[in-house]
Amino acid sequence: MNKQQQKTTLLLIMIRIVIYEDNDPLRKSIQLLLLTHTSFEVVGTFDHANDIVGDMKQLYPDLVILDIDMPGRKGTDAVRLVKEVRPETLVIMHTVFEEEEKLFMSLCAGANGYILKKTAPEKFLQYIEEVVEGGAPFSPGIAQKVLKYFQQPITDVPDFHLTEREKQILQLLVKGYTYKAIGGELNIAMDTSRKHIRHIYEKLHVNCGRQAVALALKHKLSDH
Amino acid sequence: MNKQQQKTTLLLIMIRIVIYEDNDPLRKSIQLLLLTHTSFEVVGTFDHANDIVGDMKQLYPDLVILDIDMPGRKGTDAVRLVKEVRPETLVIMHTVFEEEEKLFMSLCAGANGYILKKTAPEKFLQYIEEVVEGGAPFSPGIAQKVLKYFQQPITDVPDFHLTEREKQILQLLVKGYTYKAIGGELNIAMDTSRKHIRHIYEKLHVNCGRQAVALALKHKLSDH
DNA sequence: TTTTTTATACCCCAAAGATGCCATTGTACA
DNA sequence: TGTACAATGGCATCTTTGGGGTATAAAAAA
Repeated sequence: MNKQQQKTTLLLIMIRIVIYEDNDPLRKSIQLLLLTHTSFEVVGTFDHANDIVGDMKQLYPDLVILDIDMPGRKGTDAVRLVKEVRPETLVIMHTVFEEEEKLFMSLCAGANGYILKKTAPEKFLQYIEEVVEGGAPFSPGIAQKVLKYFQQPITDVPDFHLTEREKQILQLLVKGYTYKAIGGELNIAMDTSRKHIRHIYEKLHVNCGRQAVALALKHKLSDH
Repeated sequence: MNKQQQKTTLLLIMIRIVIYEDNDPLRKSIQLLLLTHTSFEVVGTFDHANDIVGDMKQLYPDLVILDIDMPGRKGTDAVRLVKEVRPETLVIMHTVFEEEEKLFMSLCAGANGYILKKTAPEKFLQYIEEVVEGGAPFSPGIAQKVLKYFQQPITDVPDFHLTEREKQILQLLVKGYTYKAIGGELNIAMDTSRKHIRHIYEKLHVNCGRQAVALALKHKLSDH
């Protein structure tokens, strides 16, 4: 048994864990690994998630370790179902692949952590502890992708050189104002609205209001 | 000296660290804590980040620990500057507060981790190791906020009962297609496009194309 | 100083859009 | 078997829009 760390931060009550993993040896390995921890109790293991709702209702675990690539029900759907049955249930995704799409689908579905299968056993236990303590453990490569998600917007901030007035009018266009209504709102003639809009279209390289609205929202040109 | 863990995963070369922290005793404590780790080398400590660009150029650290609430330059701006000088530099934000705004500003500016000051020393060292290994350590409360960010969108998904055909046409509207062009694209009469669009407007409760486009993008009705 | 940009305003006109009302076909559901 | 709805098409009408000009006053830049 590992003697690496004896956390005092963990709850004294047992953490009920259910494992979903279609690879038999791996599933048993995980189970054995978790048994080495005095606060963890594996209350169920499955090689598919086809009746995950029933499983949850019967076993009411505190934490679920979910292989994302299983035959039958998709892992990302499974998370959602677990969270619907009991939102407090912690769910850790477990996978070999670093696919961004599944990562973000899982996060949106309510996953609490995302761990790669290549993770070392002691690190794996550490991650489980972390999620129990309210954290959100991610394997390094995965964490990178999450960070990148936030840092992307920096790269593309095209400047269309719109004047303040033009931005203002673009905002009204987004709201569905007609040329006439824009004139009324800003106390200018309709022809002036038209003139401004013409300039906006030229600067955005579009030729109709719908494209302008789409571009405005895409690049957040109108702060709504 | 702590003997808790001797990771083999850490690089053998020294990690050059710079600390920004305006609280003198705390800054010294952090420095002492880092000294207990054989791979960490504190190459500079500052009580303000006013010349952080100069500091970076002179000390070229691998990792920066940045107090987010310092007098003078704001922590979120400081991250951006560090990343501009040398993007590979790892930056860990260090703060007492769990404010969401600063968290997301830091993430967008390029932070690699976000640690609360109430973190226990051994955990703190563990987090530093994690970021060096390519991870993204977050204190539990912070990690929650990041997860919540992804899980928010689930709450508001209004259903406008658009048919497949209508969604398809709405997508073309977003792209700026005219009624005629839509007809051409889908091999239907222009009057039929018109008819569908009329239904779309009714269902979305709008009365012009720009509003429809705005609503479509806002609720991601058209998967682009 | 002169030039450029910005905001304002007006004219014209053809094309596109919005909305009224109409009808036919096929499919799904009760 | 009838009702509801989706998808198709047509016609008429009036409004809105987009693009082409021209022009003026103020402000900003050269």
